[in-house]
Amino acid sequence: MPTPKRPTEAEMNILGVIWERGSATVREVFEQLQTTQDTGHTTVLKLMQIMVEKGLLERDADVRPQVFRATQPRKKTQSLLVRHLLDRAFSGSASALVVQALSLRKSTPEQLQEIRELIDRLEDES
Amino acid sequence: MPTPKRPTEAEMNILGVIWERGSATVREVFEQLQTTQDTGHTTVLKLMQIMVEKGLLERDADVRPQVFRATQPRKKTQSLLVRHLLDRAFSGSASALVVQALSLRKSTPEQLQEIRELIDRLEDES
DNA sequence: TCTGAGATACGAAGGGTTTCGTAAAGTTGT
DNA sequence: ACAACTTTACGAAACCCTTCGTATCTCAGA
Repeated sequence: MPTPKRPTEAEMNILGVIWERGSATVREVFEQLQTTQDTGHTTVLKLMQIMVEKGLLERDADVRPQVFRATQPRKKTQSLLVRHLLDRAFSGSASALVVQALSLRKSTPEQLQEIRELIDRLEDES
Repeated sequence: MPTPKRPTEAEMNILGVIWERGSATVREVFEQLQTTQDTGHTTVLKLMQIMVEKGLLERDADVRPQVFRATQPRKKTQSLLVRHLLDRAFSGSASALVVQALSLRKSTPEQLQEIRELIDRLEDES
């Protein structure tokens, strides 16, 4: 089975919960989402069923309620989305995106340090 | 008129051309897009008309052919999209996005230097 | 002024996402 | 075994995006 396409918006919300917990039932996802948005229980279920068909989730149907897990690691999906945004809005310039992101949200000194080290490593490579 | 919502995918393609040129007619946009994708002339026109309704573009209807301009600067739209991606896929963590972006695409030494300086400035602020 | 080419408007179809009502299936406690 | 409750399946509606056919409008050149 090939790598699935980019998840949609509603799908990302669900994946967010599942990645955070490792795995989850429909009810667990539903209740967590409830705190932020306002979607019905069957809506969440239907979405998750579709996501299984698309290959974004897999489920253990032996247990009841069924337990869902993500087929793709979070990082892989993130990189899919970043690449897409890069092409769509930044003409492929990673540094332009980085500048935007850093200016937008404050990062902790530890995070800034981590980025600095990454840059060091990247410079060493070339 | 409030700030327009996030542009869609096809809309971003059009905006890309317009931002690059400053302004453009439908034909100009159409011909430029033609080099990458394969959309009809009326399709581009319709999209651009919708974008005017949405407040993404404005047009000079006195001239013929009409000339379109973006109402929003490129950076503003970029930051809209970055913020959205941040919330949707990175739980708001800008540094996680930055790490992804930098690992994904090679940047020139100059760009890396620019980022380094930005980090310096951010650290001074806190 | 007439005509042909290009420009613009409009409506509707096609496809995908998101929503939910309703019904069927499964589970638990009595 | 039954009733009450939870979980799952399914279909269809509503919505948005994208596409394009067709009709109308505009304008420059003959």
